[in-house]
Amino acid sequence: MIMSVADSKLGLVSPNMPVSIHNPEPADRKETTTLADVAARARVSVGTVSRILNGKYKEKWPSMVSRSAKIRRIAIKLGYRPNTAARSMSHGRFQAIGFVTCGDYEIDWYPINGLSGIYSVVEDMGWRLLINELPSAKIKDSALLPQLFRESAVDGLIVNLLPMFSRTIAYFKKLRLPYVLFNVKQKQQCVYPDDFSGAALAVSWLLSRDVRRIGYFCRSCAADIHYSMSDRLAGFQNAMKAANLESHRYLELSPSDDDRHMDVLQRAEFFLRRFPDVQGVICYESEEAVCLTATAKSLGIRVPNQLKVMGFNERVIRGNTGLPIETIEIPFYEVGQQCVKMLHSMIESQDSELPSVAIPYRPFRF
Amino acid sequence: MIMSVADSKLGLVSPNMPVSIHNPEPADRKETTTLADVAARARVSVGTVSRILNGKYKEKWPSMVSRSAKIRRIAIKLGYRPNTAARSMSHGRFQAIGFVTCGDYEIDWYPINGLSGIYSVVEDMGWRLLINELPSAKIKDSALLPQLFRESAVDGLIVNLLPMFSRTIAYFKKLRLPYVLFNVKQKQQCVYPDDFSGAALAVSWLLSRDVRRIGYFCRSCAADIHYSMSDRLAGFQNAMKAANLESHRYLELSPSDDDRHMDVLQRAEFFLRRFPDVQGVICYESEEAVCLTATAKSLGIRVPNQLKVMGFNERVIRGNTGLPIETIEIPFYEVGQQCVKMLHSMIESQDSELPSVAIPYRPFRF
DNA sequence: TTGTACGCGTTATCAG
DNA sequence: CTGATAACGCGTACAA
Repeated sequence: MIMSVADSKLGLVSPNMPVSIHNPEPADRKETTTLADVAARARVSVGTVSRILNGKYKEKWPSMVSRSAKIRRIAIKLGYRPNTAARSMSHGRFQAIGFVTCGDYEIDWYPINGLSGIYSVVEDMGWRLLINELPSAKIKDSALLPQLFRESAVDGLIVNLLPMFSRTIAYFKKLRLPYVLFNVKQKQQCVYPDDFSGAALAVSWLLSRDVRRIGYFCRSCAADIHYSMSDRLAGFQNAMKAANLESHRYLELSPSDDDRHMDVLQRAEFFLRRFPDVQGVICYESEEAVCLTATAKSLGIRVPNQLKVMGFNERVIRGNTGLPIETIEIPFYEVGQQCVKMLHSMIESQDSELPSVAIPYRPFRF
Repeated sequence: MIMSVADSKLGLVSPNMPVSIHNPEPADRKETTTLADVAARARVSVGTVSRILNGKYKEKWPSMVSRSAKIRRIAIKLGYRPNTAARSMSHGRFQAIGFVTCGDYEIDWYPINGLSGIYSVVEDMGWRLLINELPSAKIKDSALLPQLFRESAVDGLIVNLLPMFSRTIAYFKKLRLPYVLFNVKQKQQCVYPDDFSGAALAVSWLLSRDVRRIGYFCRSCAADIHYSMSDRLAGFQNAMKAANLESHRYLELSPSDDDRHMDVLQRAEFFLRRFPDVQGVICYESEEAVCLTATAKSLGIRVPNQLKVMGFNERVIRGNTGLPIETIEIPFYEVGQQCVKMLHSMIESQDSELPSVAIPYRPFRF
């Protein structure tokens, strides 16, 4: 069997197949299957294959159906996978969005659940998700700008930056790129967990367990780093007042100089000695919950019998530590999903100013 | 001033500019600046602009230099950003890699530092980084495959999957896509932290502090989930023996049924009561370190004066908790960097089998 | 329904 | 050094 040059270019030559010396294999032999390869194999035009693979036919009569199936089979057999770049060119859109973080060491953070939620909707849309860092130091000099901002590669951005990076965020407006803020609470273009009612939910769970002397425990005191620091406390206080219960069992957010040097364990002991009658504690995060549980144990308080400990966290705490801590799971997954939905509608409608969305916490199993 | 149709298409019409009724603005007016726009503005050809912007000229004589500068200025003024998709088409490569995780809830995990290290090298290469989930349930049915695998969009993959996902990993070979395994210890195509010598490094730090009765504390016992579980213990034992010290101060990895029901705090107390003379403990992770510190405190042992606690972690523990715990920082950043380097060389050389690389821990400040 | 031919934006080649 | 022009792979309008 003699292969023609044309056949060879169409990828019909298997890697191990001997080739005539008169038809030397070019060094840059094609590795990927294209639409043309499938078309040649099926003896139809590229247009036909494209339309079939994209379901643009009505496929009314059976002969069309079977032939479509045959071509699809060929495409699979040849391992055809559409080239995303070519699609982007043709479609006029990248069908991709970028997730932007600051990338600064020891500062950068995002919940994996959140990224997963973002991904789930992006995937459903048939789009792609790029991840990107934009250190605050680099936005001043345009020569230093990261690839994503020097080139155009996405249709929109989901931005994971604390309010302290407002200068960076302001920069996006000049880019003319639609963007949504992740886990930030502001008037517009934000999606964030509704920590205020999340705390209320925790209170009502404790109430359902006949726990009435409830406290709130928070490690740190920098109130303006993230809105959740104040919202969780406020939500706790509000829910307690609504239930006609005392809401004073918490340490001040602005500590005295003495307090400032306490580590979490010392602070936990301080808390438990100051409110010895407390029956349930809502903790800002799992770290506080673990330390409080440990300290309670060292003071002879049994958890969860005498003291119920709850902690906000992006994952179930118990699974890792085996400790009897009730997790108040932050709905980051849904936050991520909503971010993409909002961003997508901004991209479609060219609308650049949308009201923010607070994502409710998932209901507890009471 | 009358704008011609040509001018309009070249983007010289500002959004607010009135347009003649004989030249109706098309609905899908161009928003992005292209090479042609810059070329028209500078009255040169697109080729010239492309070459200047890509630095393909030697720029020997001054007139060339100044004109290049002028064109660069125009490009900036017009907000020109090269279209990545077009570049990919032309270059024949996507200049992008994908980071793959399983995406399974409560199982999926990766260190943000690692992703950051990956990004840093990708950025230096001028490439892009896509993130992608491949749930094990979806690889069976090709119709369910995620976008990244249905289409071709990257030149290689960095895979973050535990050994338990070996079926998924096997699938990549069929894809003909180069891939590297992140944080997995196998013979080939892996990059992982050298936990064995990491533990030794921790031992030598304690020795430098005149701590000689050293123990190792680990929460969990599932030895085959991740290589670090056995390697850290083995590294500890080996280093102790090399220093002629006792290496028996640790709890068995395979616990009895009684032990199995202990949470971390109970296990920590068990450990400290069993080895009451221990002066320093190396913990598998920060969680153990926190719980051990709390338990020590409850038993009247002062940390770090009487007992030095160290813990492996991807970030400095002290920064978050304020606790006196010495972090053994896992070099995930460097692991990520090395992954990209290895992957890139695989892409360049078409070589599909490279020996694995163990990344050393960073030296301690003694 | 089918094939052809063009456009998408960029880079590379090849004459001037 | 410069300007035309041909790829790159895909979608699609248009003509058959």
